[in-house]
Amino acid sequence: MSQTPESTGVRRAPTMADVAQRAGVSHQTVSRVLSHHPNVRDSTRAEVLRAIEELGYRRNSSARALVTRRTLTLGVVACNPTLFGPASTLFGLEEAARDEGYLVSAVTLRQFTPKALEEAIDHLSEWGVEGIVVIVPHRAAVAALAELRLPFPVVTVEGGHSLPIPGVSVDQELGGRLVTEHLLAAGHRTVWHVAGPGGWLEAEARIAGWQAALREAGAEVPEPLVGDWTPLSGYRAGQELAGRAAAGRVRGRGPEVTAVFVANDQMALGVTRALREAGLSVPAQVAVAGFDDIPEAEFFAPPLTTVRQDFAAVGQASIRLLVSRLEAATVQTGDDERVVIEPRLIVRASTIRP
Amino acid sequence: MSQTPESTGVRRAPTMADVAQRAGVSHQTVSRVLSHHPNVRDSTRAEVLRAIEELGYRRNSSARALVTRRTLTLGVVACNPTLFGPASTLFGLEEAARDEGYLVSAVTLRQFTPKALEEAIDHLSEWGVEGIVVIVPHRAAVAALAELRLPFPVVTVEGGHSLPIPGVSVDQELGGRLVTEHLLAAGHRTVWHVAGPGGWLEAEARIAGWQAALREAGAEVPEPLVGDWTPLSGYRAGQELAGRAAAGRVRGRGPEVTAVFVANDQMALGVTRALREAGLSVPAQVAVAGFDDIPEAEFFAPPLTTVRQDFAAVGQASIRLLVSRLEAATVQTGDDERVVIEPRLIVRASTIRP
DNA sequence: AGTGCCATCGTTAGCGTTCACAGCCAGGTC
DNA sequence: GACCTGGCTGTGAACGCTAACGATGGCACT
Repeated sequence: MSQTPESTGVRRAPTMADVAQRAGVSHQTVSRVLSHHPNVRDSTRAEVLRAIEELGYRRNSSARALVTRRTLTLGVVACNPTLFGPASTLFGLEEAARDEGYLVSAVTLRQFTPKALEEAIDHLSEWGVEGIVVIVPHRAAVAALAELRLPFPVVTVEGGHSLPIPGVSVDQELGGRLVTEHLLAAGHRTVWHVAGPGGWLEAEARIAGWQAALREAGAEVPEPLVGDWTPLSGYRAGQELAGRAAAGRVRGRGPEVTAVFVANDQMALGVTRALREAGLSVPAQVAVAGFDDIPEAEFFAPPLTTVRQDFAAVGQASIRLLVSRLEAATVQTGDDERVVIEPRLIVRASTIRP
Repeated sequence: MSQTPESTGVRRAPTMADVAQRAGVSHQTVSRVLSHHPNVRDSTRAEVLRAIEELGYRRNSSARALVTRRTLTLGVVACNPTLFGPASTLFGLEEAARDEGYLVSAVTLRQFTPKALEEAIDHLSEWGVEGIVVIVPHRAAVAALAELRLPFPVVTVEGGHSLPIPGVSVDQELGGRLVTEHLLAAGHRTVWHVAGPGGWLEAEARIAGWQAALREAGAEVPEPLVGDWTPLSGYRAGQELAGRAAAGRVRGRGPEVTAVFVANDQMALGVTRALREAGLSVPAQVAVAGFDDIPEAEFFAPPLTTVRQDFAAVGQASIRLLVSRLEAATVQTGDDERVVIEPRLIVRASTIRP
């Protein structure tokens, strides 16, 4: 054997021509075998496959991408990827993309600013992604996105439906409504709300659902408190609520606090803790409900009533949307632009009076 | 102007030649401008940049990769990316990679099997990654990895140090030791342990640290219970422990249960809940400690003593390791193969007797 | 004035693949 | 036997970029 790749110093990856030579065919035939073209005799196909095996040949993706003009790569821009929701979405999304034959590259934003978003997208398009999914549910993000006019399709997750950008989202408003109605049905006069930070579309939609449910029931609508999704901010809001609960209606600071709908489970944890510390028992004196149904929620003390979102489905749907846009090419269906997924209320002990 | 791209139907992305023509230079000069080559006159550089701007030109990454033989892409294989730890690592890793000028593509494993791991790696190498980080802290995963003999460098995260694969990890054994010593110092005769699932290196290292601390203190070493990282499995283990606590030493089922070291925070939540339900108060009757310091831990009831791992640092270190291996090329330093990061004990109410 | 150097720029040749096209040979039809 | 058809295979030309080298002209130094 004259093959002593070690001796040559630089061992170069085998190319299609190498395989062709070894199999005694042309490089084009090798290409045909690789792309499962039918018109190849079985015997030569076998020969080629053997050569591929022996050389450990792998198709060069760059060369392929160059000529086909397809990188088969999708980009994702995500914002708080350590949170359960975004992480789960990313997970489902990646799996779906892989099934469709795409690779996904993610860029994470430490904190959302229009500039950071643009840089992230820039970074991705520098590598030739064919499309991107943006999981930055911020009002300004979607607005910035609409401005950008990118040369590839974009799909948002929880990006709201006010702008003409295709996207998928959970019906957050319905979620807020479900929780609120559940609490009202349990006999509470009204329901307080600890909201997510301003500008976050999910936060706003949950507020809207909560308000709508209260109005429809003719209940008083208290001023919502505002957190930033973290347990700590929930804790602070909980302290505030505990103060009001103690004061009652006396000082005219809104209705009595007997039920709280918190915009996510982490903050609900903080709220519960603060209420407890203030001597208020949950759920006996104050009912607390969250949103997301993180794995821990079931084991909180007490187990947390919450709204479950099918994050995996969201991820899958976003990929379907993006891929359909990619494959369609010229054909602009333009109809399946919005996917809305229904959330589900999960009732647990935190809202059930003993 | 004869430029009517709309009229041609297919608007093709502008190429370097287009820019060159518009700027009145050769494509090579455009290339030089793009790669910040010094020997370009300022005036022509400006001209080229203007043409680039006007045409909205972007370098074709595939063509570039083809000729430079560098895709500037790194792959990651992760296992439970919805968990706080892996998600945080991924996050830090991506950021570090971006700073180094790389794009990272992640593939997630729903569940670890050697086959799934191999497929994931296959998928990545199909796209021409230059190296990969494997965040699958399973004994069999690292073993399978060592077998594979891949044509690009691999770095493990929490992959243990028994095999000759470079990797970075937190000193889990030290973590287990710190918790155990803390509990012993608080006056507990011994410490029980709820471990992670078998085969997981982190679980094993934490067991080792726990055992070592007990032995050194001359304390009895109970049989560890085994969970699977989920709150539910912790709950089950907690029920088991509660049963033993009630039985005391009577039935000879091991030492008294007054302190439990749980291998992660989620399971610790389940354990605490089960103990509470059984009428045992935490920490008055049983002290509970966890591992990871997830954001919720501080707000558990009671706030959880735990071990904080700097996941972001882990991610960064893994990228440094990988990139150094990539840039080094022929130079085999071979020394900086292992990075160990020290964890930190965070003491909270769950282990402090009132 | 001749020489050399250096900054600046253009020309050419690949990188490894797919696509379009053209050949070839067997088998069927008239 | 001439012709066509269709399965199978090879040849050449892109794809858009960078690397290597060559050409040019201005400047300083001999």
